[in-house]
Amino acid sequence: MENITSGVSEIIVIRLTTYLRCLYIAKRKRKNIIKSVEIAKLCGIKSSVVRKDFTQFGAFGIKGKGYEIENLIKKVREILGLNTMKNVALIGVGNLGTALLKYQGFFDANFKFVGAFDLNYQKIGKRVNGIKIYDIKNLKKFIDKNSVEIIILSVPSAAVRSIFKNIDLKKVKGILNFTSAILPCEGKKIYIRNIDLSRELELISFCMKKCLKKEA
Amino acid sequence: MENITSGVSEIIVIRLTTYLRCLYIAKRKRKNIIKSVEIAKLCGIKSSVVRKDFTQFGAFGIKGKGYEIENLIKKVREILGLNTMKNVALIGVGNLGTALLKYQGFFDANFKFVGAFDLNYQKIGKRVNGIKIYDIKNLKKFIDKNSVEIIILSVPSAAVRSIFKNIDLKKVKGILNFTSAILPCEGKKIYIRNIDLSRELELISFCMKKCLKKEA
DNA sequence: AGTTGTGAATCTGTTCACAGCC
DNA sequence: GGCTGTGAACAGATTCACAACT
Repeated sequence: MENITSGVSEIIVIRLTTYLRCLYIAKRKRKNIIKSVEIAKLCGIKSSVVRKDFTQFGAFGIKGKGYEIENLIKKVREILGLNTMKNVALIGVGNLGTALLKYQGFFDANFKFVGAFDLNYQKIGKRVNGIKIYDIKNLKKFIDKNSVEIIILSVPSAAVRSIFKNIDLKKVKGILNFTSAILPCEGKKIYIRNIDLSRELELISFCMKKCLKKEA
Repeated sequence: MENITSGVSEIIVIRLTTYLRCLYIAKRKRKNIIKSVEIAKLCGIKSSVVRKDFTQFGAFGIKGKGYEIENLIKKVREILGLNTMKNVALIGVGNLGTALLKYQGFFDANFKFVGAFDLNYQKIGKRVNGIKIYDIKNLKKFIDKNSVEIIILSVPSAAVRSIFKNIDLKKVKGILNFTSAILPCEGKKIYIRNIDLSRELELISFCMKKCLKKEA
């Protein structure tokens, strides 16, 4: 389990997260075994891709039968690192930020909000879904004290630059960036995942016109 | 301009949307010309990729100088289809839905909300950011009458199945899906873009551990 | 009989290096 | 001189076909 994950490309991990959705669906239907063909159909890809992806991490299947769902879920969650708790801080408690604080999925993925931050004095001190909102001035100290590993950025893009002065980038390992800003983390060992609505809209605008080769 | 876009892979279009962000930034700095190396650095990729991507749609650059920013923005917006208005309906006016209705980016991309839908009677009839909330029962008729091309789904995943009975899939060309559900549009000529928070979290969980080969 | 796991072949995307042009 | 545009080489991902196994 040491370097089993090294050399795995992001594209495979993205698919793993999709497979996990399928497995949850299958489990809810009280199935015990699922075939690579079934997973593939649900995801809209070829079954050989599904099989090859899993073999990157070991041989989880039973030849002639398929994959034991409960076991496969366990394995995939292990691979994705979903069994260890991760401390998260949210920055920017607007509409989107509020929606995120209330989102159940964070709990399922073992993400724990330890605090939210904003610069609006009306909001500071209040709680959303039990999570306290702090003054953004205290962010740096907070990250240090509470071993925050992940930051979620849901502020206006224009605010990003000044916020980054307050982040101790040594402790933070991942950023989920909902702004359109390109984050100044070059060269740092931080994994950034950009979720840019504007870009998604532009993409859908183009792709509506033409049916493209691939699906994400 | 007819079949110039056919045969272009999604990955290139995704990068185009990133380039557009860079071009806006450069424009704000009152620059007139930008080099492929500069765009590449901002996006964290090789300059040859940038150049090759643009040549898929024509030769926009000036040899020995670079790309004229204003012109390139115009071209890229044209390619992405951002100059034509698209009618959008939002389904599910929760926290996320509300955030989306207020989001400025839709305006920039020429997306026009013509209506929002919910099943909560407390919400029906009210307005968010000027957009009226209708009873979800009237969705099908509404799509027909108002030539809705794009649907944005921000409902609980469990609600997806029943909603899909109310969508006239012949008219709809694109769906922006914020649920974890795998949408039942197989075989239809609809472009679906999934923005699944749960999956993003799982991905960040894995990638934090290991620095992967690629960035999205 | 039926499905996984996998090497080999194919396809797609990236990098390199430089000719062509301003 | 300097940057774009591009063919050729390379790397990576997907598909195919089937051997291995239950």
